[in-house]
Amino acid sequence: MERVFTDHLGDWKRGCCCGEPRTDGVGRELTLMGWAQTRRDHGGLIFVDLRDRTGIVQVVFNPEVSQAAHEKAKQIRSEDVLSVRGLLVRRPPETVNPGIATGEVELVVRDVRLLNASQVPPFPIEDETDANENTRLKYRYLDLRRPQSLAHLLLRYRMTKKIRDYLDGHGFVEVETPVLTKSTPEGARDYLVPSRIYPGKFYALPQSPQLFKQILMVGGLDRYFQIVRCFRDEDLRADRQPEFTQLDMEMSFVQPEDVLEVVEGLMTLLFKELKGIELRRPFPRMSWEEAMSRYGTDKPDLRFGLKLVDFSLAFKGSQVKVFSGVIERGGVVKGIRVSGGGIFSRKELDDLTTFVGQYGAKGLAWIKMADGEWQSPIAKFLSEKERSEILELTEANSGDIIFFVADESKVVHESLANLRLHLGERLGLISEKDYSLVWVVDFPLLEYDAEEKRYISVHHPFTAPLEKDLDLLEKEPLRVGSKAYDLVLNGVEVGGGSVRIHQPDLQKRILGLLGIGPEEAEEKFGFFLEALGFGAPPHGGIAFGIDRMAMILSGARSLRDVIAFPKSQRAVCLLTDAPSSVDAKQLKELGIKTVD
RNA sequence: GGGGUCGUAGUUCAGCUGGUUAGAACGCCGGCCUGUCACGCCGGAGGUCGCGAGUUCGAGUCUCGUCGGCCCCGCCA
Repeated sequence: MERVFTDHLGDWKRGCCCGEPRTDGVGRELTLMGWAQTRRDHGGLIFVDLRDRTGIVQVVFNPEVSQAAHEKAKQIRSEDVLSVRGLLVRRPPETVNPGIATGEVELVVRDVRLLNASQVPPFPIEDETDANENTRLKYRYLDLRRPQSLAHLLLRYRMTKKIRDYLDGHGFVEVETPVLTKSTPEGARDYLVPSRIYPGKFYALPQSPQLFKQILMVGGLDRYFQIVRCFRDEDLRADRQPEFTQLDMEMSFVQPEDVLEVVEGLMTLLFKELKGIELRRPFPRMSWEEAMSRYGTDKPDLRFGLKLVDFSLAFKGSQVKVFSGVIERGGVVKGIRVSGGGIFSRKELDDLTTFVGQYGAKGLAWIKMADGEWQSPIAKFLSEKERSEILELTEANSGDIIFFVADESKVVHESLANLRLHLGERLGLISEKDYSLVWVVDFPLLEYDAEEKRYISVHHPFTAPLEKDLDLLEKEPLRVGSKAYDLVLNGVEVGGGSVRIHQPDLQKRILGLLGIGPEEAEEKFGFFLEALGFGAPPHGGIAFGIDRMAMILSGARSLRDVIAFPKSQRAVCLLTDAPSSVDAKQLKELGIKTVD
């Protein structure tokens, strides 16, 4: 049976929000509007919890007060929209509800307008929902009514508001850059937009406004920022959406330290205002080299220990052939000591082996340190010297376990970095209330891509090399340092940036090293190189993942929780069902034919 | 592109080694109820077991395929 409500607001105006009434308003006539959370019908009295984003207030329908309103209230169901008018009264003392902010008062309804009926909601609108995510995303508007969803969006809004205020106070100007722009090589796959006016040609949606913000510096803007949507057509993860929001910043006449200083001020403010946490400045700095060697990653989570230990020297020429063999081939042997890890069962060790296998490790060796005895498949191959070196390097005690991975360094680092996180989480070493911010600095400029057989940028092609390394560029490119920096929060790269190349000759040299010759450079970046040639000032900046920041600061598990209308893992909007087919006529106009 | 996991009533789940009519809770519908706030009490409805093949006398259960959600690898300068 379809329920239809036909009342309109008419001349009623909302007096206050549902979460606001207090005892000081008792005796006043009030008009409230909102959604019916629940109805409790006692036959005589009917109670309705009226909800809006500010909270919940109880409204009472008493037939002795208004027969007509009471009669209408019988129709009310969950999530119906209504407006009520009546007298705010103090509740009888024994009926006060200390569980809600408005619990000392209630509205005695004299008149009600039923504004819109709701279908039966597929899941209850409660803070703790156990509804599946696909149901929640399909009915996102219902999910957003949950206080927790709202809290995520509010925190996000407060964050971007503080950012704008702070940067405004520091001389930054927010400038919008194009969404329809030019596809450039390097980086992620582009989202393309066909041009109707130029059939066969395409705009690309920006992966970031990188070149535009640099050109704004050439334009003399001096200090720019933008809170801007970016697009990357790659597969999704819990912390990756195809469209996401960056805080993009750029400053003129700066060295890395100047950028770091502005950012630290901003972060300190955000943590203080949003979380009540006083961060100590300056933030710790860690070289890329140290991050890789001690944590196996360029985004170390410093909230717990379990640092990597290098055994490569200790196992050179070892009887443990899987170790010595790897070392002979130029690989490394590294490991992690876990205090009290001796309790891991065989099954757990097998699971951990499978776990590191995801990252390419061919095995996970281990030694359990028991009193006077080393339990391990490799124990009998260990020499006395190796044993003492292991002890010295790990400072292991009885009851501990040491894990080893031997392979090429990339595999060892990725395996152990992820094993470290996995163990840290599983052993409860990570406090939810801790926040660790660290700058990772001194990145190399280039790395070698074995698959493409060429150098690629560690950061991006516009990052400036260290001046002292300029001579090495053509001779030993891999030893050239860069002016890049990342800000890492709890093991998540929340921001990354660099001081840029501002001279066209140097920019061309770097592009050349990346295998982009003068012709291609001219075609893809000609406009940019030309701009650099008209007096580009030294400049640098940084970009932050707003979604990731919001996720961490609100304690959400997924980026989807802090985005109003996120995409599913298959990049589908479950609410609108995008992407979808289009009319043949639209395709024809664009000069596009699809292949099946 | 690959690996894992899940898919049963509106929702969250149970359903054993394949075996009569697929269950529970919440929600929903009807009735009663003037101090509830997860109201209570009585009664009731509600299922293409994601979809399609296969094995079998017999499939929610086993096999294969397929679609979808989530997690991960690859990918993400």
